[in-house]
Amino acid sequence: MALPAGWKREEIVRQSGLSAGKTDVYYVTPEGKKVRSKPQLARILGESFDLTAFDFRTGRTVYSACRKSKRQKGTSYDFARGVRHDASLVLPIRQTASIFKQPVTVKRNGPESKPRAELRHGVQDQPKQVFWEKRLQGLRACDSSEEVIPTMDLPRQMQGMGPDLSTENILQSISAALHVNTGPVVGQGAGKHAIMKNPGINMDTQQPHVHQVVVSNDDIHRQEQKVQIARRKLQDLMSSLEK
Amino acid sequence: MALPAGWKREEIVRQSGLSAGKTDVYYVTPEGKKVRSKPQLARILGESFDLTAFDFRTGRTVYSACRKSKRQKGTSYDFARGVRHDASLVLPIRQTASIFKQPVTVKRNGPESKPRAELRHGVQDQPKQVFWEKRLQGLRACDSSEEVIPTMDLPRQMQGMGPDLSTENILQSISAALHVNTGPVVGQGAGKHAIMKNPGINMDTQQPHVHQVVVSNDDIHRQEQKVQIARRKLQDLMSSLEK
DNA sequence: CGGAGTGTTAAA
DNA sequence: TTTAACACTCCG
Repeated sequence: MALPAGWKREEIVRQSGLSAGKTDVYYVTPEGKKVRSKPQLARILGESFDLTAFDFRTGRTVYSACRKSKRQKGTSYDFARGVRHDASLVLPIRQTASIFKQPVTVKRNGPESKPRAELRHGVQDQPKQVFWEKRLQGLRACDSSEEVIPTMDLPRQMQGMGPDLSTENILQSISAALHVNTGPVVGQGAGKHAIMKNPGINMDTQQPHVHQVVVSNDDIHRQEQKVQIARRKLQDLMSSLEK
Repeated sequence: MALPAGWKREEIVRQSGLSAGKTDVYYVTPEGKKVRSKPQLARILGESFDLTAFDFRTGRTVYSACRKSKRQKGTSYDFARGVRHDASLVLPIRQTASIFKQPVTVKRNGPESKPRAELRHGVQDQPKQVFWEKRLQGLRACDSSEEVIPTMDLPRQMQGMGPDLSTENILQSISAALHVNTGPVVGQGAGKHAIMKNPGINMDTQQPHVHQVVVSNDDIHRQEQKVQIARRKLQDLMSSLEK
């Protein structure tokens, strides 16, 4: 159960009437008040709780990208259906200062006209919000049963670079960089002081919001040993099962 | 008020609490007993009262054929929508003795086969329940505000023919005959004694459940005079309004 | 007057 | 057609 302490969830089956057999779900607050719908719950908890991912009926936190479907008439589930274009998952471009994604050149029919952007900069990178990864906040990975996969902790030497960064923010900026970058992901090169003074200038928007991490030979050796141990454990288990 | 004599209706407004401002309605029987709900009322009145159309809160008898709708977004109400197929309004065929609506002939591929019903009876009338109009009992006409239109009285010489016929039954059987019959509506020709002895045989199912009424010249004259008087009254009223 | 239990309805 | 959300009834 993912319910906060003191809360209770109840299921009541309707016994009679036109709606007999249906179940009503409600929650009981620590004070004993019954809560009978999600909007009511939101009203009680206030603005600071995000119930977007909370499924009132099941009482679980659910991150579903696809809609639930009750058809499934023999045919296997069509994953292409019902997938929403979620703005949070689109790599965002800069939202201020210009409505154009690229520098603009008036196109003429004369022979010597070429777009200036191409002339001046070679292949143009799309502009980026400096901290666009903040938009990923609140999104979680989940398995096929929609159970949220727990998040990771960061190693000590991994230090966030930028204002107001939680572990979640940092992990997400690393994941995003690994997913998006074509080159190596190495973290921020500039000093912490410079970045905190003016992130808009000194942040490297191609790199995640962590300071460059120096990986020593010792680090590599320790990690190798961890993997060795894990492998041995698995091997032992497998062979004990065979007997 | 459509309350039976001696009954009283009261409204109490709640003064405090979460439900302040709401009203509770109850009725007081001639004996002084308070009745607080429709089920309780039904228990007191017994089986012989049909409270389906009684609205406990308002104290009025309401026959709503269409559902109340709260939309009405600018567009005028679509009367074709929400009209239910009410079994009571369908002309019923005989419900017992046979599941077939028409006599049955096994169809063969040989050349000389013809359905026997056609051979024997010419165009077949659909069988009818003898007193199917009884199904109309309890249905009332109402105006657009769902106020029931009061029923009529019968002239003296109009006599019901059949067992246990109320004025309502008779009026409805006449209306139904006027609505359905292609020929003249004249009433039952058989004697009362014969019909009461065996309605299943002696009733004319094409005709309403009243004895044939002889309309004399006097009757016609009287009716003409009534119409004259009514017209004159209307004329007087109109001309007095013009001044 | 409260509240459990059902009805009702707009929206999915 | 189903259902989330809420309105309402009925009885303690």
